[in-house]
Amino acid sequence: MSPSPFPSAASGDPGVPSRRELNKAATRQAITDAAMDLLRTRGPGNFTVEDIADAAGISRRTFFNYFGSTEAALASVTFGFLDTALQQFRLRPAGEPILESARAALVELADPMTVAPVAELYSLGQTNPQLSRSELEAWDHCTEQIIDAARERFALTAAGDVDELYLRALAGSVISCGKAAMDVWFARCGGDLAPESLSVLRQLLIDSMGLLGSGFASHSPATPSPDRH
Amino acid sequence: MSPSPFPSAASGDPGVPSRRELNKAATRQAITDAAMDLLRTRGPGNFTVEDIADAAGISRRTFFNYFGSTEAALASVTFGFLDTALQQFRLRPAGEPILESARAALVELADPMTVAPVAELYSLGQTNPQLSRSELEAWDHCTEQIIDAARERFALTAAGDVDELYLRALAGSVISCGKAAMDVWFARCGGDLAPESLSVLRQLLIDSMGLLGSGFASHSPATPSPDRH
DNA sequence: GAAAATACTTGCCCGGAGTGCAAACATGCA
DNA sequence: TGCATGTTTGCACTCCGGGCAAGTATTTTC
Repeated sequence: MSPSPFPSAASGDPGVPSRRELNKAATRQAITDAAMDLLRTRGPGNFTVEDIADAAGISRRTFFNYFGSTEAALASVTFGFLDTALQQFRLRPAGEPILESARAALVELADPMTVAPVAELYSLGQTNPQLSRSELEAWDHCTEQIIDAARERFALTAAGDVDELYLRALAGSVISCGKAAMDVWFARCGGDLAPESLSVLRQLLIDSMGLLGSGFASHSPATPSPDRH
Repeated sequence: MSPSPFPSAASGDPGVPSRRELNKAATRQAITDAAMDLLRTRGPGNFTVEDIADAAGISRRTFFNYFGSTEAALASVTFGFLDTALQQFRLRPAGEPILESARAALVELADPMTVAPVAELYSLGQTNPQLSRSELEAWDHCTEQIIDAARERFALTAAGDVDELYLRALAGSVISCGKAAMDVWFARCGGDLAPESLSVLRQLLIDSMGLLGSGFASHSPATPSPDRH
């Protein structure tokens, strides 16, 4: 493992990242890196937890101290991705229309650094049931968090109780539309990370929010969104 | 197992349900029944595949000929439920606004016979990660099928290519709203199957479709839908 | 700075999941 | 009746996931 031999507390991090915390973070990262690497080289389903542990330089048992399964290790990538979106959402002003906040948060995702690992996972997961199952879980988890975030926001501006149906239906729909946009993007661009491809993704995300905001008004959906490139 | 000793081809079924087919269907049913029963009596996670096999009167190995896991066996219940909705959707006239079709299909679900097994699963699944994960899969599978159904429908009325983003975003949102309605219903009524409770569910489903159709227009969601009962 | 308290890693071991295989058994068809 | 085809079952094997206790690293206390 060889954790970096710095004396602790170098950068301007608040909260004193102790040696233990640094080690844990490093191990965690080593695991997901090893897992992603094996995924790339051997393909989904063709390696075991022991393989990951060996590649990460830890024991099989230790792997399970960090993640409950191979999929969980890989899903942490998607989790990070969706948490990014969530943070963006929380940063939006409370007065803003909520769909506009969602649109802004989603568009932030169409960034090379952010989307790259997920694009990889996504394309590999397309062919693999085990994998896509845990992807689903990550999206669902994100939905729950959006519900919480939206509930908090509304609690600020509204007096009485918040309508749970509104919250849950809205959050679920936003996530579904985000997912739809990514699905179409993959079908169209195959996870390509070139600028033109990312701009397609961005536009798809915007379009999907537009559809949602208009109540899917267009009854003749035979007009594909213009592929600018 | 003791399959029923009828000579085959009794009822007015088309397609000649052979003895083999009948046996398989019976075994399948016996498995899900046994699984649901164990779920009720022992709670989620407190029984093994072997337990189910014993209760169903088959070998452990045979269980795996039918389902890949305990969760898959239980999920087949949810699958049946969602397939009902899908059939309803396919029966709607092609000219009808698609959200109206979705609304009609979902409302059909608020029927005691249909919703009972799912209500049970749902409430048990609330506390169980393993279970809710496979529920997610079932909903997702249904989304895919709605996409197909909607694509077919649009292919009839529209000339050119169908907008995949529209399809996927719409189908995903409809399912999300249906899920949201069920979540709220469970939170409110705890899966109660009494007529008043079901009418609440029906209204929630209608309301959620209304929200979707209006683009979640109301920016002050502090107005809970009226609980008529 | 040494010793005690605490956190993390590891090996050992166990029960359960899931699957390939081949023998036994049931059903369908001629 | 007898052969072809499909289904069930036991067996053996790998992998998962986690409890436990001994060993190692880090932090705290004096």
